[in-house]
Amino acid sequence: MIANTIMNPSSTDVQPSVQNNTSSTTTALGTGPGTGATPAFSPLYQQIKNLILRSLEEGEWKPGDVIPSEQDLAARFKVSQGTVRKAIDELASDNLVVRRQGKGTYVATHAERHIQYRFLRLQSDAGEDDPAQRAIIECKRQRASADVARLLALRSGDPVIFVRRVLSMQGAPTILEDIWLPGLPFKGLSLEALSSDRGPMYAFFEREFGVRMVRADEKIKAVAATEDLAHLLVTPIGHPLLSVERTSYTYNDVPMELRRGLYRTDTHHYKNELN
Amino acid sequence: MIANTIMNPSSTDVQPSVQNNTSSTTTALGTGPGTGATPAFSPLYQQIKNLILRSLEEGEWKPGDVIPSEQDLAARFKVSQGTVRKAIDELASDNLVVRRQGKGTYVATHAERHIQYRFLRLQSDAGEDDPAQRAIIECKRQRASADVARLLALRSGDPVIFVRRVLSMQGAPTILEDIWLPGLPFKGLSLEALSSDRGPMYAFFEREFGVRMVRADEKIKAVAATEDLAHLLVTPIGHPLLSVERTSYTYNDVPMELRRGLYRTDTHHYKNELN
DNA sequence: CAGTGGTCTAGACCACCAA
DNA sequence: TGGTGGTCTAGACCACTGC
Repeated sequence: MIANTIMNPSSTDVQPSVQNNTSSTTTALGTGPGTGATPAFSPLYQQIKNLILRSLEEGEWKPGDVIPSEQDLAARFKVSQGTVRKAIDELASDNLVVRRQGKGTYVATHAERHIQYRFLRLQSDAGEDDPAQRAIIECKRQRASADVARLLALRSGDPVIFVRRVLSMQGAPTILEDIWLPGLPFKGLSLEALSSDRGPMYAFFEREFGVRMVRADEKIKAVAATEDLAHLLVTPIGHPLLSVERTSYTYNDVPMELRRGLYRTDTHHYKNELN
Repeated sequence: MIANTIMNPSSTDVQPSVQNNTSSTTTALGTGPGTGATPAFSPLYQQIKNLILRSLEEGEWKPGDVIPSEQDLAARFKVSQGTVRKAIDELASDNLVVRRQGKGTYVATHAERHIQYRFLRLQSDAGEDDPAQRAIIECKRQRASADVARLLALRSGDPVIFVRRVLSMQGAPTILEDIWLPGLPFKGLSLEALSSDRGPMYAFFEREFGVRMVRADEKIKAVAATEDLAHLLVTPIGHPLLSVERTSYTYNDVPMELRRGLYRTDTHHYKNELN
């Protein structure tokens, strides 16, 4: 072991760019006083993780891109490769990046086969499904109601875009989805663009609006089909349906979508794995 | 397991106890030809993980126990501490063990506050719940139907134990659960024992039968209340209910419980987080 | 205080991939 | 062949816990 830069350099070596949690002065980059980002101080690899996260947010690397190698990042942040590795490990376990041996580390995207439909948990009782057919019913500008505004972190009356679509599985209408999107980041979204797109809607959002959904919360209930719903899903009035209210978030827990799904569950089920 | 059956005690100590993936002869333990366990060869830390897993299965350390320190395990398996650490890291992320700085690594248990009710996703729409009140309705021996047998990896007609209980939240009956358990491991389970127990049922199973549930799959549907259900849950006939079919597994993906829950979701919802 | 897990480093070798 | 991530080791120091 030679010339250990960080800990005790031979003499008064310069301060490393990223600060450790020890008794030295509090002058880490990116988390210094004023930014109010991370609370107090965190391990080096956490700081590195946050720095990489910021680059992802700011679009320095876009979905599908390779990010710099561990060696490069280590040089850039002046830490060891092992520390960068641990930071990237956490990003990978958060599904924000994907590692590929021999090739590099890639920014995760909903356009990937493996990640595609990551958020759609409805499965056929039988076995595998063909991809669903989609029909956009409606796409229009609205003013946010109090509920929608609260969940999207907007103010009541702020512009939102409303989308209604029906997904059919094995030819039968199975899912009705009402979607609310904040007007600003999705400015220009049209029924035509939505309809003509193939592939997952979230991949479309990445490509066209630079909005990447990172995680989501769902609240699930059983409800009875109203007359409208029964008509759209070709089911008797009063038929039990699964109601799935989803809030989707980009980086930094910023809500970017509100979605209410109504699922027919006579031939399908919502699959969940508990760990 | 006595006296570390693991590898060579200390006589012909040349070979490391666990084999690496390199050009040496292929004589790793636990993955040798014939066991058919892990396919071909895996990294050292995976082998260590499997060895620790086996000790957990065999009850060398019981839920709530401390397992040996990383240093001790490293010595026992004749690998570096870093390799043991990586093995334990994976076990911790699988929720099989819990690390506590300064104290040690503990076998996870459903009796822990933090892990308690890990599998119960039903929440009040308002906010936090008081713990549910429980009433065991029924507990009897049965013969497994074809369906139950298949899901529990038994044969039709094998003995199973059937339990029915109702959970009330804020005083209102909210959950009806039918539970099927394999007869052999749960031999002697009685309504009295179940009723007199406080605390999570899964903690009771650990303590009384040495059966630890490690993960579970759920299939969720919306159904209409039948007359029986309506009576038990004090709800109109035909009222939509959430049906949650759960299969719970111990170590090694062995199914150990089948549970069908029916949830009232007028005041509560099933919460799920998508990553 | 001693012992535990947590962080950080440095360097070696491997498996995989693309050119 | 060179570059990437994957594994493994060894050693240092830290923060936390309990005696």
